[in-house]
Amino acid sequence: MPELPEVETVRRGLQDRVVGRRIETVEVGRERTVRRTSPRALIDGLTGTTVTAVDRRGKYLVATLDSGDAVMVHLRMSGQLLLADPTAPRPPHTHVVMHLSPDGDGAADLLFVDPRTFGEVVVFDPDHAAAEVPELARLGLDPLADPFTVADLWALVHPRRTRIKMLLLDQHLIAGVGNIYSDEILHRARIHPDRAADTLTRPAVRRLHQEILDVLGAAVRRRGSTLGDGQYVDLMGGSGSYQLEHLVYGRAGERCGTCGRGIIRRGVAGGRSYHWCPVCQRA
DNA sequence: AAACAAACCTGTGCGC
DNA sequence: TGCGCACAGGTTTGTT
Repeated sequence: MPELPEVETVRRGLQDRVVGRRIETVEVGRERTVRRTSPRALIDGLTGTTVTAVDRRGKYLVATLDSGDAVMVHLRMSGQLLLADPTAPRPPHTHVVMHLSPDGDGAADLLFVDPRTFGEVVVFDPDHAAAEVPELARLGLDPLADPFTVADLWALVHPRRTRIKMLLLDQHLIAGVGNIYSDEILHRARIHPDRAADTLTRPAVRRLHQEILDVLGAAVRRRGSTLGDGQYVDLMGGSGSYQLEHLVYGRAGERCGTCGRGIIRRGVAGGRSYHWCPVCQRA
């Protein structure tokens, strides 16, 4: 579900509403959510600590605690972090509850909700990050959080024969782009998703670079994309609106709004569906 | 190196 | 109404 813009929106919510607050009590309702360690490890690692910072790398959230530990949260397909009234009924599939110290608006619970249970929450020691959360070290460049130049993109694209759609989804190369945004980026850059990466011209890579930054930037300003199922919401339960800007994702069979002539097509690669306009995006 | 399938789960929407 | 199937924003692992 959530890609870079959605995770960044959640991060900003945590920065505004959770940094500086103490985690007073912790409940774990589903062991699978803390499968890397254990319910005990999460409870002991969080209880009594104060969140001092929240960072994002690709689709990973990493919060720093005043204990010296850190917390990694990955929402995967269906995870949500929600700030909730402690007296309100908890949503179905609430797997972790962190009761926070009061701020100006009183006490609150930070909930980790995740129907499909692919998501994960883990406390780790930053000094042993390479051993405890090795995937963080394997992430590629984050287009918004890191310097990310056309030369950087060229260096990733030029030596690879894989289809450009698959390259954009590879978190070891570029961190944060997922299925929705890769479709939108390629459409706006006028590049066919099946195009072999090493056949892209320098002007095409320049357009691709520009659209990676523009699409992700615009989507962050729109607070992400909330699709029809309403699964993605921000910390306060609010929807994003970038879905209103989608030009191809989820629009198979519709006339292309960019050229007014093509009919959006749908393909499957690596088990994921992708969408493009055969007129705007030539093979 | 690249492509694919399967695995991890639950929910929803669709055709019949 | 109910059943069965396809499909969903992610990532890892193992096989061709």
